Parts: sequence; structure tokens; C-alpha cells
Amino acid sequence: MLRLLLKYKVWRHDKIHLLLGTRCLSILTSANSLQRPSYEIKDQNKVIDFTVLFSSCSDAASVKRLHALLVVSGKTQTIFVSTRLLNLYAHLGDLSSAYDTFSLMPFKDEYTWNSMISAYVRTGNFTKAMNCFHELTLTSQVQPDWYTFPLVLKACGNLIDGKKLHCWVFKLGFMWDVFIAASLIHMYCRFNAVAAAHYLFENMPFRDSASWNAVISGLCQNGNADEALSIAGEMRLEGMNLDPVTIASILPACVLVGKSLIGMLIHLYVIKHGLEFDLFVSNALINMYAKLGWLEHAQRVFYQMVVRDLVSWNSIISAFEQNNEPAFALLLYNGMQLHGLQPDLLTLVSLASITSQSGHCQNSRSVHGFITRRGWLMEDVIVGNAIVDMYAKLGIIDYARKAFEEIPFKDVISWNTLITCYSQNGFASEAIEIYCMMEAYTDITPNQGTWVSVLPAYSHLGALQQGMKIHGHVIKTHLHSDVFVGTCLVDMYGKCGRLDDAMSLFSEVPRGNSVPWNAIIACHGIHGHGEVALELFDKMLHDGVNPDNVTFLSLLSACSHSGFVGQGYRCFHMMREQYAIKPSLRHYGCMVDLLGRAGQLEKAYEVIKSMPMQPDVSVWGALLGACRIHGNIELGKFASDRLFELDSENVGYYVLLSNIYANVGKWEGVSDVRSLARDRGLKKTPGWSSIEVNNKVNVFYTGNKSHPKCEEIYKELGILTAKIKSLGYIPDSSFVLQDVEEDEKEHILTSHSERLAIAFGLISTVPRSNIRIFKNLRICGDCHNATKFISKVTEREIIVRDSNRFHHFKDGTCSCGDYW
DNA sequence: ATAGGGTTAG
Repeated sequence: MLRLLLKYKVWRHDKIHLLLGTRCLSILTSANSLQRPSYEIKDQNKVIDFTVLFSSCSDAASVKRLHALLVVSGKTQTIFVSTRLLNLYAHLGDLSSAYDTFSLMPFKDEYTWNSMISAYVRTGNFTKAMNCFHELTLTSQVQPDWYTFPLVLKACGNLIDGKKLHCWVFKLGFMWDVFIAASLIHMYCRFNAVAAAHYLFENMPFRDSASWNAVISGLCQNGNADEALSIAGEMRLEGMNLDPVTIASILPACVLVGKSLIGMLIHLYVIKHGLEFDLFVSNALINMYAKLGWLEHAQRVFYQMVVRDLVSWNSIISAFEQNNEPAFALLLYNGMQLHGLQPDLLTLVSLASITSQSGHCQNSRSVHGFITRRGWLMEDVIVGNAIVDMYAKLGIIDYARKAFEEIPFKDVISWNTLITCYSQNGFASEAIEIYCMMEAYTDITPNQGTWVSVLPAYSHLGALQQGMKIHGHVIKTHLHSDVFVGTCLVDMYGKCGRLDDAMSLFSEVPRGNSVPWNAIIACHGIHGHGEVALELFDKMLHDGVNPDNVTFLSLLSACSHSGFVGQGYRCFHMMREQYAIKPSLRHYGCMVDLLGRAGQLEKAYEVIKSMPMQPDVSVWGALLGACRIHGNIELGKFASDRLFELDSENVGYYVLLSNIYANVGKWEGVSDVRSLARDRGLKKTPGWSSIEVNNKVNVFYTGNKSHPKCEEIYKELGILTAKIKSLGYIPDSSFVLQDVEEDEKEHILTSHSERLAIAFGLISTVPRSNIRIFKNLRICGDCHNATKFISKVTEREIIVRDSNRFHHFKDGTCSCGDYW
């Protein structure tokens, strides 16, 4: 063995030293395991060149074996050996072993400290890197050197201000070192301190491509793509080529600011300069095409790659996941496993989204379990947030809440995700409660995402006064001109009945994409202002904004609420022919509604028959609703049969059918429907109405008697009913499905939630002021009729927003023209 | 023996 080692010493500069080194190590360790270690090793201490052994260790197991060997031979006492070991662990990413080695060292030199800091920076532990640096400067005799600063500056760039460090670097005279200057420049660019970066950059003795890249990547990471692109232009003017690093940092920035054309040109540059086989460049290209939704291009880049790493796989998987192709994304995930790659934290983030998109609850649980077993929840919030989001999208609120509680260090996005979970699943007041908890119990500053998640909850509840408070907070955080927040505000004012305020906010929001247009068109639609909605659409086209499927949904629904059959047809046609948008179920639902309301029931049925997919409850529901308005028993029966097949438990359809029979005096039909409903033990979505008085939302359920002003409310209702009856109001009991006596039915009608809310509004507000009611379901037909009378006798304008649209009751009429 | 600029995310 000794001879072998001696031979090896001679060959150490040969290319085969790696192979031989490994062989030496295995011989040594097997000798070690023969329980004669002390003799063997003591003898060889002078001979074995450990440097060689170090360079031969490439996997965790051999490093561990070497470590053991060194401990036994007492070698770990020397700074040189332990620092080498520390570096090996750092390269393997084994931070805890690296730290153990570091902390056990009695003496440390510059190499040791730099290696430990480098281990932290490599693994993204920037705070720990800074702490280590502070320990170095405060407690040790060692001075930071010019290997230390690039590392520390990188850590700084990811944390906070680096100005103090700059002074230090300056004082120690390191600033004019090209390496360190580049690090400083990079850090300044990340903090957008362009002047300081520029000063250093201009005064550098010479500039290699890394210095240029320091500027460009710093700007890109700051989202300043325009500046970065112009610097890249200057770089080319100085005769420098864009290298793989430049391209990998500039591509994501291009996408971020919507410069997809430049991205394409860069791809051409890549091909022309033969950079297409660079791993980082290819990965960046995949991500660019993924964000643009050009999946074929992303896939082509992926398949052309010679070497693919975990980032490549993660990128292509997330490309399909983000573009709603969960099945194919899963296929790719399997492919990745076949190639022997272990998923990491980010793979699982994509996987969580994939399982929720495909609606596999069981798989979602598995993903959760996998993450928990690996302990990844402790490593990064992003994983915990992904789990909360996954359960939220599946509608499993309890699990989402539990997953949220499990996150050790929650950030804004954790809170935003939970708020969205509640508001998207129809629990608006819970969403608001979570937002209030965040404000009250944490130091977390709400961001754009917070407003986007909580504002829809206020619009959903119709809580105008509280929503306006949020508007105040939004202005304080300077986010009112953000497209998404601005659109949520437009939506909130529109849905709370303040169409004029919605309009004036709309005029202040940037209108470059369809999002704000869709919101304002939809708002006019639910208020029954079809002609304004159409005008806005023309203006949108005139401004050069491309309509999307949501735009047409808003338009079709606006047309149907205003009875614009011809215009609706025109829009439907335009969507398919001019914009090549395939109509979805909801578009068909709108068309059926449009034709049905206008009395063209046969045509509506024709539309259903022409659908390329299976009609769902919303489509048949639209037809049934239309049959009720126009008293078509035959088609109504047909539609309700389809509905009972799809959703036999929703009471609303039974009510509509019963109402159709009642309107034409077919009482046996009414009683049939009633017994059918009773036999099936129908599930009733509890109806509730709310009214906001003095900044407080009051919620009423049908027959609710728990409100503090309950007695006064029922007294007021009694008086009102008597008054409106004298004006000609006749209760229509076909809206009551319970099998009870006639006078009991009338009592049920008068205690409907919308009427309780109206009565409460009347006694709690000043005479002649408007009353705004919100109802979670569609307003009951009898209540609609009664409210018209109430608006007349009380001389009040009553605005009811139900789940479908706005009803402005004024002087005995309603804006919806009785087609509710 | 240690070092600057790069790709994926809720």
C-alpha cells in the first residue's frame, strides 16, 4: 500500500489522480475497518498526502469516511485539514456537518472563516453568512481579506443596506480590486443605487464580461429591464459579446416587463452564437416561453437540451402546470423520476398545484405528507404557502387552515393565500376576519396581493363603508394605481351600487390590458346599463386593448340583462370568428339566458343542442328561469328534469318549477313538485341578506329572531304589509315550498331575509335616504313584487343586489323590468 | 485550500 501511495505522489498531477485517489481512500478505509487503525495510520502520516485524498472525495459517503479517518489520526487539529474538510461539506451542501467541523476547530484562519461564509452564501443562508462575518470581525484576531468581501457583499445584496460595508471595503483599500468592485456594483444595482454603481463602473481599471454582467444582473434582479437592456447595448458597442450569464439574467427581466419580442430576438442571438447548449440559457428560455404561454417552444428547447438538470425539469413541469395542463405536467414529473432525479422543494410546489388542478384530493394529501416527512416546511415558507393554496383550490378549507397554522414563519403571502381561500370559497366574512387578525396580531405589512384578496370579500358582502376604509389603506400604501388593486376597487364600488365612483376610479387605472375593462363592463351589466357596457366595449377596441373570454362573458351577460338579443348575438359571433375564442359553458349559459329572457325559448334550446360539451346546471338553470318568466310548462319540466339529474338537492330549481305551475293555475303540479322536494330531503342553501348601517354589516336569515332590534323589525313589517296590501299587493305563495297552511306561507314570505333587512333599514336610517340590501341568492319573486310596493309607500329608493344583478326599486317600479 | 456576474416559486 505504501508503495502504491508513493507512486501516486509522483502521478498526482496526472489526469488519472482522481481515480487513483479514490482507490487509495478505499484501501485506507478498509485497512481502518480491520481494527488496526492506529498502527497503520501513524505510520503513514508522513507519507499520505491528504490533499490528494481531499480532491478525490466527490460523494457524501466518501467525505464521511475521510472525516472519520482524519479524526482517528488526530489530523483535525490542524487548520489546513479541517478547513479542507469544511469545504468538502460546503460543496456537498451539507451545512450542518460543515458547521460542526467549523465550530470544533480551536484555531481558525482567514481560509476557515471565508470557507464558512461561502458555505452559507452557497446555500442561500444570507443572514447566517452576515452573522458569521460579524463574528469574524468582532471576536477573532483574523482580518477580512479580499476573498471575504465578494461573499459578504452577495449576502448583503440579498438582505438590507450595504453602505456600511462599502465604507469598510473602501477603508481597507479593496475597492479598486476588480473582483470586489464588481460585487459592489452588483449590490448597488440591486438596491437601485444606480449612481454609485455607475461611478465605480466608470472608474474600474478594466472591465471584463463579469463586470458588465454585475451591472446587468443587478438591474434585472431589481426589475429594471429597460436599463439593463440599454447597458447590454453599450456592452455590445464596446465589442463585447453577450455571454451565457448575460442572457440568463436578462431573459426573465424581458418577460417581466412584457418585452416578449426582445426575448425572441435574444433566442435568435443565442442560436447564432452557439449558446443554445448552455444549461442556464436553455433553462431561462424554457421559463420565458412558459411565462408567455408558448408551450410548444418551451418543449422544443427542453427536448433539444443535451444535459438537463433539476432546474430544467422543474421549469418544464411548472411550464405545463402554470398553463393549466396538469396531466402533461404529471407525465413530465414521471419522466424526471425515470431519469433518476430526486424532486426538490420547488418540484413539490408545482406538484401541489398539479394535484389541486386535477382535483385529486388523495394525491394532494400524499404531496402534503411527502413535504412533511422531508421537513421542508421548516426550510422555506413557499412550500407551506403552496400547501395552503392547494387545499384552498380544492375547497377543503379546514385542511387549508390547518396547513396555515403549521407554517413556522408566516409571511404576507401565507396570509394572503388564506384570505383568498376563504373569499374564493364564498366565506367573505371569514376572509375579512383573517385580514383583521393579520392587521391586529402581526407586524406584516399588507401588499398588493392582500388588497386583491380581501377587496372581493367586501364587494361580495356589499359592505361599502368598510370597503371604503380599505380604499384608504390602499391609498396610504400607494397601490391605488396598480391595475389589479384598481380593478378590485372598481369592482367593489360597482358591486356596492356606486357606479359613478366605479367609473371615476376606472378613469384613473392604467387600462393597457383587458382586466379593468372587464370589470367596468360587468358592473354596468349587473346594473342593467347594457348600452353603456357596449359603448365601453367599443372604446376598449378603439384603445387597442384585446378582449378576452372574460370580456365577452361580461358583455353577453350585460346584453342579457338589458334584453339586447341582436347585440348579444353579434358579440357571440365576434368572439368566435374575430378573436377565435372558444365559448365556454358560461358563455353558452349567457346565450341561453339572453334568448330565454327575450322569450325565444326554442332558439335557446337550439343553442343548448348545438353545444360541443355537456350542458351543466347553469345552462339548464338559465333555460328553466326563462321558462318561468314566459310560462312555458313543457320546456320548463324538461329543463328541470335535466337539472334534477345533475343536482337533485338544490331547492332553487324546485321553487322555479313550482312557480311555473302556480302562475298558470296548475295546482296539482305545484303539489307534485312539493312532495318531490320533500321526498328527496332537499338541501337548502340558507338565504341571507345584509345591510350596512353605521359601518356595521347586519346579516339576516329567513325567520331570524336573534337581532337585537327584532321586535321593532317585525312590528314595522306588520305595518308595511298592511299598507302595501291596501295598494294591491297579493302574496304569491308559490314561492314557498314547505307543505304548510296558506296563512303560514304568507308568514314565511314576510319573514324572508330580504324583507327583514329592508324593515331594519327603514327603522335605522333617516327618511328618504336610499336603502342598499345585499342578498346571497336570487331575490324571491314575491319579495321582488312586495319591494316595489314598499318603495312606493315609503318614498324610498331601495337598491337590492342579488347573486345575479342589481334591482333599483323606485316609486313602485324596478329597473330590471320584472325579468329578475 | 477560500473568491465576482446566471436559470425555477407560493
